[in-house]
Amino acid sequence: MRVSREKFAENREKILTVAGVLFREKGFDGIGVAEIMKAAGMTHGGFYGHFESKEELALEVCRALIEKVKIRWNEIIASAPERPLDALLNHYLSRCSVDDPGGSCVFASLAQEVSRSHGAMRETFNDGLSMLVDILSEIVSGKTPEERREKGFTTLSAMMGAVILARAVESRELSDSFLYATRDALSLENRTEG
Amino acid sequence: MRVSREKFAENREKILTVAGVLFREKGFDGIGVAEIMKAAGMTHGGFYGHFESKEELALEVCRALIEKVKIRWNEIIASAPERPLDALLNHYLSRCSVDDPGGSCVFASLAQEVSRSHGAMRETFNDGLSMLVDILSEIVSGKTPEERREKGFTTLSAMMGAVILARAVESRELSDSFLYATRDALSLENRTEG
DNA sequence: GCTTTTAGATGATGGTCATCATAATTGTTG
DNA sequence: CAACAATTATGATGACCATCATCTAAAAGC
Repeated sequence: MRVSREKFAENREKILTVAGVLFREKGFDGIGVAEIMKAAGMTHGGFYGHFESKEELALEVCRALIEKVKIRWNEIIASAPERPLDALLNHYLSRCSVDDPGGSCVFASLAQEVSRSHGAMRETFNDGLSMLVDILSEIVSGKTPEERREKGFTTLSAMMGAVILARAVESRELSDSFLYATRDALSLENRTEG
Repeated sequence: MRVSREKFAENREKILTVAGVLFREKGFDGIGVAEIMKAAGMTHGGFYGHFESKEELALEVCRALIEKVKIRWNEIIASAPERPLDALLNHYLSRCSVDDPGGSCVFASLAQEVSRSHGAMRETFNDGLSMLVDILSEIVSGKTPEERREKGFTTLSAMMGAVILARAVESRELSDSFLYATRDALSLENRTEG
């Protein structure tokens, strides 16, 4: 059943999109090629016409998702020039992040699995996290560039940690506390007026 | 080949210990019953004389590891009555935590996988994280109990996030930055003298 | 010392997985 | 319009997985 050139590219995008959601929801090991293809509306045999392996798919998905995080963060920052960090915190440390992992930050879903891996995937995550630190360094408060860069690391750690823990607990109250206590604290310690 | 009652209990403990290391190193999905038993010096068939299922093993392992974290944290706190939080931060935010996941905090290794699960395991993690917040609330700075409790959530988020991200990056420099920037910032913001 | 009990080894089962060879079908090209 | 090229579907393969029935040999109890 051959499809048109256009439809082929469309199918490839569909696989990438669907895999992006499923990987974030269930982890790399938690979802198989067959189920990804089924969710994309194809059978699993067709997969290897699009990608060399599951690993290559995972790598392409992550590269795309990291790029997407970069774009979204920059958009949010640009949309709130007076308080860019607050805008970012409100977006990142929200119930939406916690309740919809399939549509949220790739790091908050897959960092631990990637930390157990080696090779291209690890490097991709390394560069992605480095980029987020760079972005944060420009919007946090601090007297010197060194101080702001340090704050970039601490802010990212707190953001990721809060979402990860907010997802790991069953109690809504605990979950909210991780989220909002961290959001308020990070917001407060970055008021330039002190 | 029957073994003595004593040896039986010993073997069970050995399985729990070995599984604790391997689960933390490779994740629940990253290691099989056969490999766990092999590492414990037995064949995989014997496993089911000790545990009902892999899931039950994982649950018992996590309960034990959480209890162990609680004991270790309390020991560290008791051993440094003048600066308990600094002692804890020095222990938790260290290269040892990053480089030896098999011997470190169960939450820093398995939180994301557990957050995708349901039932007893999730509840166990919920209660464990709640306990860590309680411990932290008593050693952080803050004027009111409510303030200190909030700070318990933010401190735990930052600690976990820092270790998880320090593990996810390839670059030693980045890894150290997550670790030590977070350690220094948390230490500083909890000096009672301000 | 004999019998009973039981821990662990062996090997099998059914399921799932990633991967791939081949077939069927349809767009593309001449 | 016809031959070709290419993409998806089908089905198979081999590896691995958790689980379990069966067998064995040794400990426990009399």
